[in-house]
Amino acid sequence: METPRISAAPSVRRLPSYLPIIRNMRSEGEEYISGTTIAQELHLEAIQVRKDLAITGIKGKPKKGYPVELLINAIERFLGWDILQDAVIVGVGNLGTALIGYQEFQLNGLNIIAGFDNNPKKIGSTVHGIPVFNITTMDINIPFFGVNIAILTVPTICAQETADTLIKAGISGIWNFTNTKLKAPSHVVVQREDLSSGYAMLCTKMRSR
Amino acid sequence: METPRISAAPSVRRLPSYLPIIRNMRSEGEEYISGTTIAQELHLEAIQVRKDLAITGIKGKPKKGYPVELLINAIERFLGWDILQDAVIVGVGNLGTALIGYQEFQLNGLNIIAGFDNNPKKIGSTVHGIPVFNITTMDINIPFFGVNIAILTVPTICAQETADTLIKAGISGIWNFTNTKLKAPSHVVVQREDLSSGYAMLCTKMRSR
DNA sequence: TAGATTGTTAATCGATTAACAATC
DNA sequence: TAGATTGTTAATCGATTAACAATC
Repeated sequence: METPRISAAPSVRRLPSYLPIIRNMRSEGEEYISGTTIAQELHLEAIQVRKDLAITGIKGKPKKGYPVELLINAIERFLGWDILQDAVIVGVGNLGTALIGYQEFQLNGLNIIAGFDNNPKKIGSTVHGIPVFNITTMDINIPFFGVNIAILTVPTICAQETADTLIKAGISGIWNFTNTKLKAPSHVVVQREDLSSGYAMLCTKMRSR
Repeated sequence: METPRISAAPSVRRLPSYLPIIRNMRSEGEEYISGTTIAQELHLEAIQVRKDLAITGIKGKPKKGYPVELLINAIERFLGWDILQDAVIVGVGNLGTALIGYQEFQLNGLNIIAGFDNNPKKIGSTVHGIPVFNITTMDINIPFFGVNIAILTVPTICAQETADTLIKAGISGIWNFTNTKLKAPSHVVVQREDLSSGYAMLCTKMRSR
């Protein structure tokens, strides 16, 4: 197998949607799953599924398909979901609270260990069993926890300021749920989650019917 | 201007991120904004911004840029955000509650008027000022409200079943926050919002540093 | 006027799709 | 064996980027 190039974004984005289907197949005791089967389930082309799976390094068997157990491992390893990653949530408002309570993240190897907020009522409490700390303690607590992923769910106004603090505290990956384009040094990865772009897609698709 | 073809998805997805910048320009009293300015703000190429704006039908002035007021109108009209759209939230759990409380939606012309849930403790209460109804009343209440957008935030297990009920009740657009590929007739638009694909991007980008 | 910026047309790039030999 | 499925190589498609004339 040739070493996969800088991974194609569309493929990386599709891979997570394959996992539940394959896991489901495993729980039914199947040993193999074909690209065709996955494609049908998601209304994709089989060739696209095969190409996507190829970047994980998995090898299928003609006629049978891909070995379920190895395929799950390959996808998880490729995405870095085989090792549980600790993360903190910064901003324990509506969205932050929702994300803390989002069960599925555990399946993606994402483990939220703490929240930070500036609301005195929240500081010292727990949300879905996760402790909430004063946001002013991030500079000390983040290095202490040894965490390097932060989920940013603060109000837009303080997004950049908070990100700066996170980066100084040693965070190297920010999952940004604010609608702010964050400025960050090149060693820090910022992934922006933009709800309005999804809604824009819905609206334009609805109009073209 | 030639009629824009079936709108290019990447452009549609980027357009919403231009709006806050342009609105900001307006609030500063500027009359024109150049594609260059927007591009710098978002770390994009100016030519890409110009191409994206072109699909809205806006015309710019060489040397000056685009007229701020008309540009905002053009983008909003193109996305269908100039007219307030009513929507309901189905599943008032953590995520549903968070989305009801998400202020920004008003700026996108999205107006959440009601929630539905099966939890007796929630039925009859209000969440962020929005009334929550029994999920079994959707078949009656949705036609009554005359709403045709539903935001689906129920647990994965009942996603398809709930979607079927929504469609029967006359919903024509579903913003699907469950990680289920919904089966729907062709006149219904389903837009899936997949958090795990964003997290996959973050993880693979972090590893490649 | 000079020069920044637009909008158009062409070139490049990357992703998707097609074709098909290999194989279990 | 026959045929379903993989993986590779090539073709197509669409999006991004480049080049540049038009223009205010």
